[in-house]
Amino acid sequence: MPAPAAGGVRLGPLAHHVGHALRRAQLAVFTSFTALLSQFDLKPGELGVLIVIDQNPGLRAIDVCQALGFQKANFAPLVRGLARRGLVRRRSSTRDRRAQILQVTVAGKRLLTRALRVHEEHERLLSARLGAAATQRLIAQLITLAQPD
Amino acid sequence: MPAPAAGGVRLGPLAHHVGHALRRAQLAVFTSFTALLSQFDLKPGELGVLIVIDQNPGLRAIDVCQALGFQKANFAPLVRGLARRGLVRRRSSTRDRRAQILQVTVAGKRLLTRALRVHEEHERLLSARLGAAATQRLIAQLITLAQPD
DNA sequence: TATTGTTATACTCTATAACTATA
DNA sequence: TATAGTTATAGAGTATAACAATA
Repeated sequence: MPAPAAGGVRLGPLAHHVGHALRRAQLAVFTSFTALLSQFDLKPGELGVLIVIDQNPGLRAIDVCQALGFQKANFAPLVRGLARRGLVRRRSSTRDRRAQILQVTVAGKRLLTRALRVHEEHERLLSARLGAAATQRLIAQLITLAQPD
Repeated sequence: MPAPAAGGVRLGPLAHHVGHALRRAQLAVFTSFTALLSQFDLKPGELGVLIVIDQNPGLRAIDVCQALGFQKANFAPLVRGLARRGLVRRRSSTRDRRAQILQVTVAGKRLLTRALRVHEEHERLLSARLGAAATQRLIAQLITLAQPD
């Protein structure tokens, strides 16, 4: 069986490999999603952080990092930006004064509501291309691959 | 139905979204693959370029870019590095002296053979976690998502 | 005028290490 | 000693614009 071609170019073993397909899909999906989110001056990572804090009010910064797979070093400037824009509030925990307790502000919730509408619509478009059931299977498979080893 | 939790943290809508799952899977797969490839002093993108040139001897640089989704500006330093290491040969096309004809050298083929063995083994491990048939379906879905709009 | 390849440059995402203040 | 958060920094990956040589 000859290797499938892309625009006349043979990809050889690359054509059957998960890693390559993942890269191409991730780039395409994030490019369109980032463009959509730019109307709110939000990046995908920032929206993710807003969602998780909103779903878990009073969560510590390090827990948000762990849930989203962020390094804490990269989380600090991100959440500082959100705080500066008045979208999240940070305060020290009274029980452990090292920890930062995070909350989405009223303004943050307002922006989040609007951004989530766009997010959902984007996901609907993706899902429509694969079918609802296949999309759910895809997500489950991706989560499996995301597990360490 | 409550939103699924990850380590006690509710991800809310993120849990059902393709974009987030793609990001997590891509990061995990590329991290382990990059580590494996480092024994050959190759990055995933460099291996991809070697594979495509090997599969299509005499291809022009711009065709490799298009096949792999590279910007030509980013391709230039990558292929220059491969040429400097004696893994690929570049020569001007006699028909169109603007174009660069690319070929994998003997040393390049030798390295490619070794790297492909590791590549295949990595893919086998991924595939084993999902099952062969499911993996093929996954790749097909990812290619669908990678299409523009 | 358009195309191939190069250079310069910038932005995002991710990573490590060293620091602080607490515990 | 260990942990939560910060800062500084570096490395990939990707993007645009301007340019030279050629078509």
